[in-house]
Amino acid sequence: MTKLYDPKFIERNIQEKWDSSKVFESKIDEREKFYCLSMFPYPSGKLHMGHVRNYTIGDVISRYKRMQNFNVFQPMGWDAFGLPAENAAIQNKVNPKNWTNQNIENMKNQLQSLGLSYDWSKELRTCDPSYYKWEQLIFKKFHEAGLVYRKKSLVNWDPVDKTVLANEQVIDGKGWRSGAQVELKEIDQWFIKITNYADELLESLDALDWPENVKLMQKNWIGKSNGAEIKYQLENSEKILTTFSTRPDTIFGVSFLALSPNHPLSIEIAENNEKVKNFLNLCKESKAAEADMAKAEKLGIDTGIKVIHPITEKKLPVWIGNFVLLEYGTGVVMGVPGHDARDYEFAKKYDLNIEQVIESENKGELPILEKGKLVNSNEFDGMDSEKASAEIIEYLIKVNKGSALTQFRLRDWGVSRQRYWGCPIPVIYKNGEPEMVHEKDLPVVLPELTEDSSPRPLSQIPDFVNLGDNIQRESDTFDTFMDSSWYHARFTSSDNEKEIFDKNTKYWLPVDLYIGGIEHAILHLLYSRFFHKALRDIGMVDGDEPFKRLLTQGMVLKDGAKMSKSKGNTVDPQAYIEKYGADTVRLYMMFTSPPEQSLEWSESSVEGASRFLKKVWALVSNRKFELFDINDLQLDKKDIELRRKSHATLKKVQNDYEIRFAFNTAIAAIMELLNSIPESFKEEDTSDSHKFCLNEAIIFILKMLSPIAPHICEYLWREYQYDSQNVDSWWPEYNEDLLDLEEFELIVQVNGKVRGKIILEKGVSQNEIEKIASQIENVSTHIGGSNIKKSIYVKDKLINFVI
RNA sequence: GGGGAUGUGGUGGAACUGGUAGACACGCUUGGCUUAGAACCAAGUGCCGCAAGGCGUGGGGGUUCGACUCCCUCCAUCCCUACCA
Repeated sequence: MTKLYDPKFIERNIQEKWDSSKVFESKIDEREKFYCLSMFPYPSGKLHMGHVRNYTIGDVISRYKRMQNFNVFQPMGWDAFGLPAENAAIQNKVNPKNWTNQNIENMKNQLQSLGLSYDWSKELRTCDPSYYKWEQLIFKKFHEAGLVYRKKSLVNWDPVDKTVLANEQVIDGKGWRSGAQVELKEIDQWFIKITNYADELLESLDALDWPENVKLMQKNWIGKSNGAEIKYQLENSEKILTTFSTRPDTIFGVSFLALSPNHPLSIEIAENNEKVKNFLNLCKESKAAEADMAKAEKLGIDTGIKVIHPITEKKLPVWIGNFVLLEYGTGVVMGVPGHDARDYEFAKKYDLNIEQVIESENKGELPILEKGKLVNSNEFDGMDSEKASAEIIEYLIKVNKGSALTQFRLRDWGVSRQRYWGCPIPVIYKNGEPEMVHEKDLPVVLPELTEDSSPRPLSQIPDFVNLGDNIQRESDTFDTFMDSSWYHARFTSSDNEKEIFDKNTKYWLPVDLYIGGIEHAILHLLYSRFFHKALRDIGMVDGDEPFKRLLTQGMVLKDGAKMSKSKGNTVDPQAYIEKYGADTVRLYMMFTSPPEQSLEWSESSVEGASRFLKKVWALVSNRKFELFDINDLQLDKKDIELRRKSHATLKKVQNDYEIRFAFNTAIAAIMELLNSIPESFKEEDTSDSHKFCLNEAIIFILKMLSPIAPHICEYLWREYQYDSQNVDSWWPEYNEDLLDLEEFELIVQVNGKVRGKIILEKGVSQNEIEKIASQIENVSTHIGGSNIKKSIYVKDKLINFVI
């Protein structure tokens, strides 16, 4: 009588053994290292399905690599600063620190119940002074390296709550709590010169083993474009407006200039012009997010001012447009309605001149966006766009009205946040002049809150800010992307209180495989890459890139939508772990979709995963390994077939784990192997050769499945008693010689459609194949009396008769 | 608005290099076991059709002996868009 599969008991039992033996703690040794990192979570309270998926993928690969004798480092920690803690603190009248720590405790328990093979001895949390002390030091070093500066920049301002709002806190232009109309407000903030690294961030993408779509997104985000800086002189004034354009070939089609509402000239004009002033006020009512700006109706106002075209010397009107960004280019665009969709729309709306200066073979109607031949452009007529651009730039240089310029879309990184729950920026102001806090005075520790007081921005905590006569502490905190831009490096030395990085950092970096959600494809990954390069240049880390290989997992969806609290479609992983066990949840997650794709949650499929583990249990439990010498055995056809299947499956699974990360097909292959074991092999009094082949299949199945369902495999491995090692201590080898088949199924097509199939020995000549295939009944009726024009033969696979 | 993906049975997905579309599962149907149910076992299951056969990978077009796969075009959904993480 077999015992029932009891995941709760097994998982507790096995996890206790892992804990007491500290098997997952890593130290430098002689083996090849493998640093496997999953994006650390924000401690929001409970693990969600996205986490479970992410961390299972990382764990499967870590366990597989460990079986391949790699020295694996897989740490876990907490991205613990951020907005949700402040919101929860205000809502529930709790301290953000206590709230966060409580969440971490809960989530850590959940992670442990999943049986993830983390080295918990290196756990870190970004809200600990022992972590952010070093972040403050990095900022200071970046400052010394000339990468830090101060600049005015726009924020969403809630005039009622008197706070700065994040984009997600602005709903339909109103503050989410106060409901007040949000305003754009300019304030002084700290910036880091990521643009100094724009070219390198772009160039070194090529060599990365990252998904092509992520590299492409980063490339487009950095947005290097070659163009020209073109100067327009104001009429009756010495003043000059400089524009940037990627299409200097269209310069004869310019019919207006458009200024950003935040451009100094716009503000100057507004001082004496009521209409312009009202327009600028209207622009302030929008939201800072780019997506909202782009969706908003394109509005403009004529300033009445004119500029002189640098070549034709025609007078052009200067407008202010709500769609012009001050941060990109020069904050002035030259409007070419004939050859730019947005300018066209704008010109139509305000009845501005539209001129054609480019001719295209494919399209007659304006706007023509593609490049072509110039028309209506004086001496440049007839040139193609490329040549004309070069010559026009040359002309502009000659007359001192412009030059060639390479521009990046990438902007410098504003790191100031006007909040409480973040890393304090280590700066002191003496008579308004900023000074970096001295290294020996770090960390600047976040002031404690009393239990019941709501968090306030640091600026409203006088004890923290006021240090004496005309001496004040900086009251902004860092963007939380700062915290997550270097944690991958600190993990290697997180137990070192004396140094930021040490010899372990040298050994473990770079991260060999980084796993996380596709939603981080641009910001987090770009900031981390920048940090790594900047840290390299100040001598703190080695290498050019932090993450050698990247795996971006898709979202976990329910009813086609991202699981989220606001949609009320979340599924709590804990309930499933308790009901079915961690192995089932892990198996389900890996089986349901390939990692890069989104995963649609389905309750009934979980049941299926559980069923499979029960089958594995039924096959192995209460069975003991028996030793045979293969030379004493006579293998029959079924034996050979099962051996072939076992070895072929091992080869496929290895490829799926290693190269493709296709865990779903690996599992399907293991299922197939299990299903293919004949019933007669499982009987107690079966032949020795059957027992031998069954034994091999069982060993392979437990080994192959153990990265995904480690508890049940470890437990069964111990019971089976093949050897006294743990199931994850070695990986079996397949025998290539066993894989070949003597026969194959020939597919016979007529005009590309399958009309017959026949089993043949391998290596038959094409002539013979043609003869045999054309005689198959259904094939010969389809050929009928027609001549075979030609036949295409794919060796040992397919023949196609074309008639 | 811009950038990046995705689209295959009732459902999740497979088809890795242009060569059998639907592996492996879920669900469903029928039968067995059972007092009954659950669980389990066996058979079947893309659609239309009694069958022969025809149709079929979001829609339309193209390249090819052959297209889920390559090209063009249109549609739908999702992610990112610099202060959510």
